Amino acid sequence: MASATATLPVEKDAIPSLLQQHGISPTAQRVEIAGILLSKCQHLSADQVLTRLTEHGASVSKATVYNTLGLFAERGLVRQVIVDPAKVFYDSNVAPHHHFYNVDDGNLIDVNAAEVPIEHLPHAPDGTVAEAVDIVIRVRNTG
Amino acid sequence: MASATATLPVEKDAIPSLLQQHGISPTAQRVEIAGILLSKCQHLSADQVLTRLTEHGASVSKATVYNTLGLFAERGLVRQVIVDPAKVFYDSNVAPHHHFYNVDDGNLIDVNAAEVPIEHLPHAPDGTVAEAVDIVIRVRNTG
DNA sequence: CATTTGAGCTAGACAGAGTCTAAAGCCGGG
DNA sequence: CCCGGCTTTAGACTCTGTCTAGCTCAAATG
Ligand SMILES: [Mn+2]
Ligand SMILES: [Mn+2]
Ligand SMILES: [Zn+2]
Ligand SMILES: [Zn+2]
Repeated sequence: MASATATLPVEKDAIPSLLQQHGISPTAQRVEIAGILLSKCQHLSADQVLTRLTEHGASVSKATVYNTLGLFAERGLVRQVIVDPAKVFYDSNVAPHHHFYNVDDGNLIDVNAAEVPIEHLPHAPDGTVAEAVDIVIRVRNTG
Repeated sequence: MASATATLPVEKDAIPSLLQQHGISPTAQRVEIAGILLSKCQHLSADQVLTRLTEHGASVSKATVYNTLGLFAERGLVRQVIVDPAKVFYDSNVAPHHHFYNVDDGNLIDVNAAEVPIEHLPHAPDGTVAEAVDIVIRVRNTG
């Protein structure tokens, strides 16, 4: 089901088939939401997606935005980034990478995974398997 | 001001002076809260701290629990762990370490920093300095 | 001893993110 | 055309966390 990720930005026309490749029926709302989030490499909260939808003249309900982003994350089309206690960010970049998080201004910047070489991971606790390794480098403005 | 951390668990009698070593006036409520959180190596949410206070017969308001945990974190007495989009965990272990986070049951387990050797960190973006590196290994139950 | 002052505590209102529910819409197959 | 399931929706609701405004209490002052 799950396919390789298209390179960003994903063209409008390519979105329905991209959704289908991830086992997601391409409804009008889902295509709109994917169109916004996958339009470039970025990190958006659900609320930011909702705002941009409204700006684009697309009227999608809050429940659908939350449901859809959750579905996209579950199917590996986008990735959740948990760095801010107040909200989840949805990341259009699903390639392996990490983040700088500026605690002063909330800015989130990608770091290629190759730039943070980890020699080896500790064994996951019994009865569990590692699913992902998230590295967050918290930075602060100088001065 | 900020002193080395006492080894866990911190004895009841040692708490007031520990708070003072971190520049915190040891009020009755603060001593109670520290007594609960520092009683062992653990990760508790603000709400869990509040519940345990009530169980112990200590009556501390919600506002004070939130304010106090925030103050403790700011002064380096405890550490915030952001892995769950729903709530912040307060970690009584302030030694350098990382976490396994079980996404199925919410369980949080410490990993000694030495067990996750990182060769080198990428440079922080211009105008910023790295303050902390948080590594979260998300695990899932097998079967 | 009486008064002032200020840090800290508190109840409860408030805010923001996210979830849930119940009803309505849509759409494809029979 | 009708049915049945999937999807969307408005709005109520929950939960974590913040804020406000008044109160407490102890130390400092006179
Ligand atoms: Mn939430
Ligand atoms: Mn919150
Ligand atoms: Zn990213
Ligand atoms: Zn820990």
